[in-house]
Amino acid sequence: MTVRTRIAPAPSGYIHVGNARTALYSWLFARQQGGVFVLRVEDTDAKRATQEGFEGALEDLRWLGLSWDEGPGPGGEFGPYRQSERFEGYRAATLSLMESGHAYRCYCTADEVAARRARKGGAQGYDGHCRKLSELERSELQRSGRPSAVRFKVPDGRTISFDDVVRGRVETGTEQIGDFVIQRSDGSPTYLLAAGLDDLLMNITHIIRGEDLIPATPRQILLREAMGATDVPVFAHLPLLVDERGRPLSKRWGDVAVRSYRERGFLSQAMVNYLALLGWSYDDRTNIFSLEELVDRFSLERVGRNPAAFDENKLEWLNLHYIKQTEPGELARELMPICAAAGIDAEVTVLEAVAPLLVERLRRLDEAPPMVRFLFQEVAPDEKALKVLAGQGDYLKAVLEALENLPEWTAQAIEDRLRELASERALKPKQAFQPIRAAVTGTLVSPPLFESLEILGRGRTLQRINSLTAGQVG
RNA sequence: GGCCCGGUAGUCUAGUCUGGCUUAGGACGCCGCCCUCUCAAGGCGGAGAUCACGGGUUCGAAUCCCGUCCGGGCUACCA
Repeated sequence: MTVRTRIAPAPSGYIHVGNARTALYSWLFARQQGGVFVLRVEDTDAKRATQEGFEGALEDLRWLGLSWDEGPGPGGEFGPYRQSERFEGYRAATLSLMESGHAYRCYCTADEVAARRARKGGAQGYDGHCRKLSELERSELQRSGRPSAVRFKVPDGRTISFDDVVRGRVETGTEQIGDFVIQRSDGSPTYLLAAGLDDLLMNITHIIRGEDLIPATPRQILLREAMGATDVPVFAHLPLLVDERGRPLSKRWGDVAVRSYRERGFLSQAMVNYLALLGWSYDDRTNIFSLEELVDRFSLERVGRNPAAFDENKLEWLNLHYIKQTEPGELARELMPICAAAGIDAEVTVLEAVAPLLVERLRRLDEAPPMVRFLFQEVAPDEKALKVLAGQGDYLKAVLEALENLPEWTAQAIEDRLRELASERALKPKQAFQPIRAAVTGTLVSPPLFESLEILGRGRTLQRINSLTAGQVG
């Protein structure tokens, strides 16, 4: 039987890193097993689902490189893949569940159930009120036009167990599960029904999801049984992701969205590599994995059981690694929108020229704008630069002269000439070059000086130095 | 409260099933030195873990058993 896994995001916003990791593991497993990866959108909660959320989620998945074989876009024989388009099926399933005696209408309102729970001293679950209704009471309530939800009839005295690939055997007694709602009084299906039915109908063989869904698993198994399934899928519950303070990441949103990392200049390879390592390891030393290597080496058995804290430091380190491997042309293209966001109207060819200088000093792409700004805009020396420039008028004039007559404008020629000048004046390299850097880039931190000057061009370099010797620095 | 899951350095983890190979290994971060036109990168070195705690089993336990504590999840007509 071919392996089929799925990722089932709720489109209430961009994908956050927890979902991204679940998606990655599901994708890796499917690819490795030569299986099928399904994307299903769980938008049964109309209040939370939005079209932007839907499109944003797909875009984030694509960016990560997690292509789906079935789902919105490619389609597939088990569609539609948006739960909002499958309501008829859920309704029919609910109906047949009622006919077979596995479910019943419940006329209690949420408030009534809560009130009865409170009266019983904070009891949980459903007390079975409507399960015990007589035929007469039932038809009267039905005739009264009172809205009704549908609850699943949880059998008594059974133990539901399953073997979780990452956690081992998990058992739950049915006395701990109250009759749960499968269809809301407005006719929409709940997660339990929708996800359970879809997993069944879409032949999902391996359900990989967060450990917050462990308690939902016995209910899903019961539901499958009632719907006539004879097999149980393999379950793998991933440990939760927490932030640096140990708080669950799922409680936070925007700032932990994949999209926001992307906007801050993280490469998708770094994100994928990092996510893979968050909760899984190959051995005791390997850190760098391409997607292909992950497909080859990933295994659910080696997923850890303890919650993992998202550490941006390590993500940045991986990012640096992948930035170093990025071709100049590609890096330049990646940098264009980031420069634009920083108010720099950059030229891609110029960025391509500086890319080799940038590549070893960027942990995030958004660190680039301050380093390249001087190439595209006139710059006024910042406070620290002014300090270095103080009293350098005479020296800068000498620099100007030296550079004016250079036969060729290359980094090598510039360096040779400036070093010559420095030794003539008995200046240490740092003393000699920092003022020039300050004059040309307006700052004390920039890409390597000589290469930077070459890219800036002779005209602009001389003009910037000249404008400073003209007065301000004395 | 009940049920469930987890607990190796600041962080991710290896080792736990099949006790000795571990003076607990690697990586990020941190500190120092080297390199150096700045910032990085790179090289070398270092600090950092009573393996949550307490008992027990054993010649020997991070690894097996029991108890405790701490953290988290679920307990919805959210997913």
